[in-house]
Amino acid sequence: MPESIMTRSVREILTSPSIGSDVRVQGWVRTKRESKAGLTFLEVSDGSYFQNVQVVVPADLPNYATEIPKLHTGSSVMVLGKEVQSQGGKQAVEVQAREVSLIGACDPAIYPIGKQKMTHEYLRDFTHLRPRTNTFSAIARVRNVLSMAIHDFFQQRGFIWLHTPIITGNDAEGAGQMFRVTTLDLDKPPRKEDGQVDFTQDFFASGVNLTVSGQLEAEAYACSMGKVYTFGPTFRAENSHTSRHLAEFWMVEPEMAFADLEENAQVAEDFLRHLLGAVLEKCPLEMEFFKQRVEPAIIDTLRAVLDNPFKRLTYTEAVDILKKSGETFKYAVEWGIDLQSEHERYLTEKVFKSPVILTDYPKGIKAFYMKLNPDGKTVRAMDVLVPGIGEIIGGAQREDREEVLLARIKEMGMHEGPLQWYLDLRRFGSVPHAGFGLGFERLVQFVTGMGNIRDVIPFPRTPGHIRI
RNA sequence: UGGUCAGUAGCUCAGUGGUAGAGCCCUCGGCUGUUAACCGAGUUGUCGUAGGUUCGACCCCUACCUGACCAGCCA
Repeated sequence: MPESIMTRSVREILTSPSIGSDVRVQGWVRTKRESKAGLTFLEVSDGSYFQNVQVVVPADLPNYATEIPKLHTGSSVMVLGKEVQSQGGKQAVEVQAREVSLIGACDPAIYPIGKQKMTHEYLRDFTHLRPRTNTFSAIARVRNVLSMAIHDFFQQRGFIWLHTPIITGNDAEGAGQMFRVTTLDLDKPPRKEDGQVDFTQDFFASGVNLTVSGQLEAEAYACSMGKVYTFGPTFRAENSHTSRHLAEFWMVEPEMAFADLEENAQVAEDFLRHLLGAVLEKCPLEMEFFKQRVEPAIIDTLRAVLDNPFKRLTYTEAVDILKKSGETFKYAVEWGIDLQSEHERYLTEKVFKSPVILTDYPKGIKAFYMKLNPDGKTVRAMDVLVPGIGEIIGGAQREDREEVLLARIKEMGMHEGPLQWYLDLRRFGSVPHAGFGLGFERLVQFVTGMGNIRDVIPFPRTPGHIRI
């Protein structure tokens, strides 16, 4: 008989109730409120929804005196019962239990995740248990919605999802230190005559690393399939101790053939709007929670990005505005410097009060692959800056002229040898193309208002820390 | 890698050169269709580590460890 009862998720029960129907609920107890006089209330979560379902346990159940006292926060349970209209004021639907089984006990004396308030920092020590809290389960659902919105956006526009390699032979493209991948015996690696480690004897017969970006590989496919995007993990071995850096993070990198910088900027703007709209539509309870418990202005901030067109101006114009602002910055503004976060925030939060897309940066502060402007001083780069967080997207039209690209490689002191394949893309049927990169965890930070990037990825990796 | 701040009960935090504190959690009792439940009682400590100053150090000094934040690097 019980086998025929349908298991429904908490989300299903609360969002499309079927009053009077038998139902099975499986999940974890969040809180228990007891009445010795005759009732126990369980709040059960199964992770499917921000809210929990209230299970009403009557005292006449056969195991009420033996099993119910063993239920504590964190215990897993299976409940058979009926969906009914709640007599309490805080929820429309609840489950009237007919049978409650303790599946896995949880000793409250030693369980690290209690009902009391816990700091994000404390919960970082319990990476495996923190998804049992409101905050971290909400973040996981927001990550999921954002991930699918990313695919929706590009799939609707005919982009191909390209799986670029994790292990790469590319050298760092100015994107920071890389993690070496090797199977050599580190206690006694083979050495060449000059004493250097001989990587020709390594697994791939050469030195390889974990990727810092899929962009260059994405260009290869854009230059044959038109529009592609990557969405996967990337790695940086930088010794960065900040609330905005991870050693392993996810990046989204669209790349479009026959596209210039203006089209690139438009796609980036439409993309961000699509993502924010998806979260506001599909995660209203989560967003309300972040507003109440994390960042009071978060929903207003996202709406402002949705409702205001992004302001576009060149780096040179931005420098003029900053120099004439009369504002005293910690770092003085001068044409040619890389803008500091204080400058970026001044532009988005004080001058324009909207997202800003800066274009045409000095070539000296940007990567070798960005297309050189006719002025010979600037490149077709763009940064999308948003209020509260600064740069969230960086992109560029790529240099599509072989001789100019080669000159830039040499100018920056890089070796052209390993980049012959990349030069081939310009040698054989070159086309104008452009793309950008979005740090996924930075996006999640922006959307949720969470202050520390370690709290918006399930299992964070930072220098000195890899708990699981 | 530099700068700043912090480390006291399971958690969040007060605290004073002179006997270690609160709230929460937890346990027990009471009460109640409860819902951040409520009321009462109770348990809980190498005050980060090692030196030093002092009659006496959780407090002052030094070093170290750990963490957070800011900056740089970047996404």
